[in-house]
Amino acid sequence: MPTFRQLLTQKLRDAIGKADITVPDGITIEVVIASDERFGDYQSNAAMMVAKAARMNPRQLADAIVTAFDGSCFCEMPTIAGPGFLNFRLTPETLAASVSSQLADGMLGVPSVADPKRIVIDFSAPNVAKPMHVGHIRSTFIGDALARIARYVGHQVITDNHVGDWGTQFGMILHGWKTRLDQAALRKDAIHELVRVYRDVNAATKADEAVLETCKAELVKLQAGDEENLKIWRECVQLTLDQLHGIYARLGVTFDHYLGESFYNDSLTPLVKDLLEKNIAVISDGAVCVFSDGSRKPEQDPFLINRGGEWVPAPCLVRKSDGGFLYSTTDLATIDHRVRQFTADEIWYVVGAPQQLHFRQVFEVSQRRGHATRMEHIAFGSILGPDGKMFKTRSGESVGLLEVLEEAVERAAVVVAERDLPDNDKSKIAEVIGIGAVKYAELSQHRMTDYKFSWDKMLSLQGNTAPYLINAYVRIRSIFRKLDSGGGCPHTPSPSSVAITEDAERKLALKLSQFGEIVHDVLSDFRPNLLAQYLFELADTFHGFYEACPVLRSEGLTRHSRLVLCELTSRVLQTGLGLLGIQTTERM
RNA sequence: GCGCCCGUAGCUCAGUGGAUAGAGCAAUGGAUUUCUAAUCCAUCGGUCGGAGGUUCGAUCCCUCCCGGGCGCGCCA
Repeated sequence: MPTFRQLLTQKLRDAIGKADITVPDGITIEVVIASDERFGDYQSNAAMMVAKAARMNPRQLADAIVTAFDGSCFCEMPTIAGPGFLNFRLTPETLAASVSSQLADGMLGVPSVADPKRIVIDFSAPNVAKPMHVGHIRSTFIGDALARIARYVGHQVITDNHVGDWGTQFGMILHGWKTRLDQAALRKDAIHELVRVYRDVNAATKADEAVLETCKAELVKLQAGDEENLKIWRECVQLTLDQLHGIYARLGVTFDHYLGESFYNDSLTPLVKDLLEKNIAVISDGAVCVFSDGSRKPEQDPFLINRGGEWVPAPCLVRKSDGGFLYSTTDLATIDHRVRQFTADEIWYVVGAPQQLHFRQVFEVSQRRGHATRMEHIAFGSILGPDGKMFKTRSGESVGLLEVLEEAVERAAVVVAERDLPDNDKSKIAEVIGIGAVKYAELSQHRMTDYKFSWDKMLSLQGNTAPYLINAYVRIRSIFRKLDSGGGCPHTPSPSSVAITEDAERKLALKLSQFGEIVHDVLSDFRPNLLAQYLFELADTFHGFYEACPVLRSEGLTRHSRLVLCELTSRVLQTGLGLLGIQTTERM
């Protein structure tokens, strides 16, 4: 089912062809949603664009386009405004038919992609022996939402949680495990105890150089395959994963794979060997490095940085001079696996913006190794502490993710408690509302924006929030409950013969039809906030309709049409929120 | 120093070549015999950090400046 934007764009291109207008190179003829509803439903600045390039009169050009335009009853004759805007307005019949077919369509009017891709999405990536904190919110929620949306439009998505289960921090954990672990505390809350041990040892290393040496020795033993240390390490990983699974279950986030860093341990040596053999990497100061190949301008070269006015090498290190491997090495091995074993067409990394340089380097090294896979770093800004600076996760100065969820559910429960709802449902409803509020707070924001963590903002239940959207859904379901209570089977209006007469109906029908456009816009620039904004506007438009157009008190075709609009709105809301990973509830 | 990101209403944020820059919160005033008031309507609120430039048209693109965040060889 094509969207109105697609249909109008096609009609406009046809008209331009028919009018014998040549479109200069570099200009794309497009139709977009009208910036102001007074101008129409859709608009295009094609005439002005073409006129500018061809040095013609834009209004004359617009006239010629309108003359050649064949709307065939589905929209009214385009109008010309201002310096040459083309404004399009759909007929009520078109909107009515659109509502019917959208309701009958299993995809709710969202076109499937023409060329489905196999996409690996890497997100969340918590560390073993560390609690998830607010910093993980962005990667986890954005990644999950993008995975859901990509799947919905027909891509084959593989989600992979690249857990930080291997690294230098294990030296301290191993030493701490052996010397200062509290077994009872470990059974009670494993991650909490592991963090305590880690911090304890970390402090000890600062005071005593010898402790640091011991930790390093433990790490070397682990890396060399020492049985005792491996056993402890495995237990740490398992304990952490057990707790993570609980959190993900609560969040409704799932992964197809949990291929942590350790999964690639055996691939690192051959990988570095291969890089050296192919002369992609060279040894420098004892370390194995990849340098610039000089194919780019210095400003755009990820392997160069400027120091005091001179461009000096900023190599990507893949093996330390002591033989140890690095972050980049594992990431390169991970790409190999995703390309070869998963046969990925694309790999998306939902990782914070500070790592942009790292990914530019890793992607380029992969390309030099011959991988043609499209790789995208879907960066996002930082969640800042009250001082406006990044939370220091190393020292653990952050807010725990679990704490946020619990506070959110608690606040929702306070409101739910005051309501006339079945007691059995109350905790479930508070859970849906609370978790939904946290997710929406994140997803409704542009991903690149840095923001200060604020309990009140993250947990607000009023205004542009998940509860607002869920409330619109609940109101609709309430209408159908009332309708059904008359007896008989639950009512689902048939999509047939809809009539759009009132302005509020028209606005709602138009807004509903744009669901299919927005979902694709999200993926074109990896921006779930566009969908969040759309859903907010849809709920807002619905509320206008709800105030202006009584449903159950109307009759005949009007009543039927309004029921169809309600049913479709509730489905779009439920599906749209679902694409953001947010659940709905029947009552609240 | 160089690179990346950011600066929009009192606060938090959308909008990124188009028409009179929008929303939420806060403030003020209204709306419930009526399908859930976690709602709706109205009012108040802006030199889009500053200065130049390109353009018929700039919050958006280019240059410079100011302010903030992050990154920049053996951590991840």
